[in-house]
Amino acid sequence: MTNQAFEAHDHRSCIAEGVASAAQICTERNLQFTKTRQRVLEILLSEHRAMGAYEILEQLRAEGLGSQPPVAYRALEFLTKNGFAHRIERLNAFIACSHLDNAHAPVFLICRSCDRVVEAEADPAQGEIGRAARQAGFVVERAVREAEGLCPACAPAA
Amino acid sequence: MTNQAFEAHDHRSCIAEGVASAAQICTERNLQFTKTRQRVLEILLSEHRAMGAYEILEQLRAEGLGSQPPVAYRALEFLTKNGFAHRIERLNAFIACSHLDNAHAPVFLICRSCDRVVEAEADPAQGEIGRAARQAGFVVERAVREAEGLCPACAPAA
DNA sequence: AGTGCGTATGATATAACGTATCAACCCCAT
DNA sequence: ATGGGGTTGATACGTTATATCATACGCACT
Repeated sequence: MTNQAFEAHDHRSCIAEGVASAAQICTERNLQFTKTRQRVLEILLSEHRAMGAYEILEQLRAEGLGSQPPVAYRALEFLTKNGFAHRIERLNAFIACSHLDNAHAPVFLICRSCDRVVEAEADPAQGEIGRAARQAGFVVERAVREAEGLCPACAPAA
Repeated sequence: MTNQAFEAHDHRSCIAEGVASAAQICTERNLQFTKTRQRVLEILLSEHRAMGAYEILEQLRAEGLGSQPPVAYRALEFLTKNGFAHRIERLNAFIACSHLDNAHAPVFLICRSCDRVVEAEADPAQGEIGRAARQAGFVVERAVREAEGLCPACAPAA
């Protein structure tokens, strides 16, 4: 990751590429990339930020794709389970994966000022969680690593 | 931390020591360790597990210490802000701090089978979050590091 | 074609978590 | 004594998440 990660960019290609990659992976793994699931991923990709489930649901509702909470939560469960999106625990919100290509061990940097979230990848076995787990004889299935603070753009102002 | 961390133990002393330490720290820092705050800490210490705010509230209510959500949330805010308790983001729950003595950079190991939570301490600047943040020019104010998986007691059964 | 199975959807209800707001109170320092 | 900061009481509301039951659809097997 570079400083660019927090900077504005044209991400029309993010959406197209993200959906295409996801579609391909679903084909390879025999997963059903249904309309609602695809649309939720598109929404996450196009907003390019962490979104609450109900915020996503509003868009689905406006498009006639379902209006009840389980609709959004089911799609999000599918997307997160398969690595197409991630849940940000700190925000109770979701964001499209920005590293669809690699293995998944995301670290999130959450700016409390502009609300942007950047995803980095880092092997959890190498870090403090891995060390603590080994010492305790604990088997890690999922590692949550989220930092809250100020991004390069917002830090100077503060 | 050792393997003992996940094992049963008599923790009557945890409660007494925890409350005493907290009381002393409050005195030193001119913080008001009010009845409700102390009681919430005691509840967390005696249950020795992650508890939801409403679960704590039930106990307070039973004891006539307040019955509305803000009562619990205010006490929990005080306790977490001052390091006497921690919020487990993954669980939307709270747990008493088990390292009142040291500086605070907790890592939590959450067993999905028995629901026990163990707190370890590790400098965040050294790990993956620190590295990712430095690369991105991000200023970390709070780091969430939580691992979900199986504790030594539950792993063999699975 | 008919049956059974797994997966996905639709729909309703409710649980669980969290906060805004305003008034009252209390201590204590000026 | 009084004014201000912190604490409490109380009401209401907003947000996030899941349980449950019913229905539909694709697909494999006979």
